[in-house]
Amino acid sequence: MNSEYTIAVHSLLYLAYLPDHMASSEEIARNVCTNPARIRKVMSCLRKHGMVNTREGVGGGYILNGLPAEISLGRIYHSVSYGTLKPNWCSGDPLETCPVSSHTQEVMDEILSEAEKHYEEYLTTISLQNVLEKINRCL
Amino acid sequence: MNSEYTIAVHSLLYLAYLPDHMASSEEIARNVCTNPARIRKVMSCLRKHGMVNTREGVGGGYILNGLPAEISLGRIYHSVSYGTLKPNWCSGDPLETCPVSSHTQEVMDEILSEAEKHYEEYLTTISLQNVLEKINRCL
DNA sequence: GATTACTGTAATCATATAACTTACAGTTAA
DNA sequence: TTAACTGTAAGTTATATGATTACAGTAATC
Repeated sequence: MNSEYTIAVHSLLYLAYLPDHMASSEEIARNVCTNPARIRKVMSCLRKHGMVNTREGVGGGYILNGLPAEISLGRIYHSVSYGTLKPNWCSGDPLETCPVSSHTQEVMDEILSEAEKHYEEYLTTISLQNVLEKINRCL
Repeated sequence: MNSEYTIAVHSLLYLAYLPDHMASSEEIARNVCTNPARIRKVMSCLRKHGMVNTREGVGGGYILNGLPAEISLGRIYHSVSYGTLKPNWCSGDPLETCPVSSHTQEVMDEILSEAEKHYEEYLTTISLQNVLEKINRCL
């Protein structure tokens, strides 16, 4: 899977953790251990899906849009990484006469999509708040 | 995800589809559209997990071990690709004082493992036989 | 209105991963 | 003894991923 999901969750957790729920891409990048451009790309996606608001210019940055208890890991997954679970290599050849060779890909695609839904559904049961609580239990 | 899973399922489907349930790595590779060495690697793994029997030497190859209705996609997944769902990139730094930076990785690992179990559980409800039936419905 | 500190986005480069190829030892049927 | 297989690993190439750099756009502040 794409690691952008990890980055998205981590960034949102960081915002949720901050008293004012606001930080710049550089500050988030330091916490996540990656570069600011990557953070901005992921946050831009999260903004489009309503999970953060952004402010450009001096004193700008990212701020959580909503309560940590109301943002689920499933929602984040769907916004950032939906469809990245399946392998991007294709087996078989659609032009072959053997039905296994020509149709396995198509059938497996459907099955793996359904499996991904179950994956996502589980993540929907966990909120950012829940994750913060788990983190606190580590201390 | 690792595409070896696709290859494993496809290969087993092919064996299940054949009247005598037996084929060489070269024959399977042609059907899957990859090279024989790769097939042998995956099949070797499936043998260790009891889903195929192999015969070396002249006239050898791979033969399905068990009925198509009794081999589930979940079992194949667990044998070949368990743990490959999560990203192999790590966010944060365990040595940081900020709990979000130092513990997100650990907490997310646990959550994603659980999510993977749900993914696998769904696949357990589908047998090779079921997949062959779906393929037939494509025709 | 100029400056500074931000985001948004894309292009390029480096590196890690995945897949292919080749090779060869071991095995077994004929 | 030979031919047709598997088992496995090493070397090579292709692709995907992540880092870096760059720069235009925006807004607060002086």
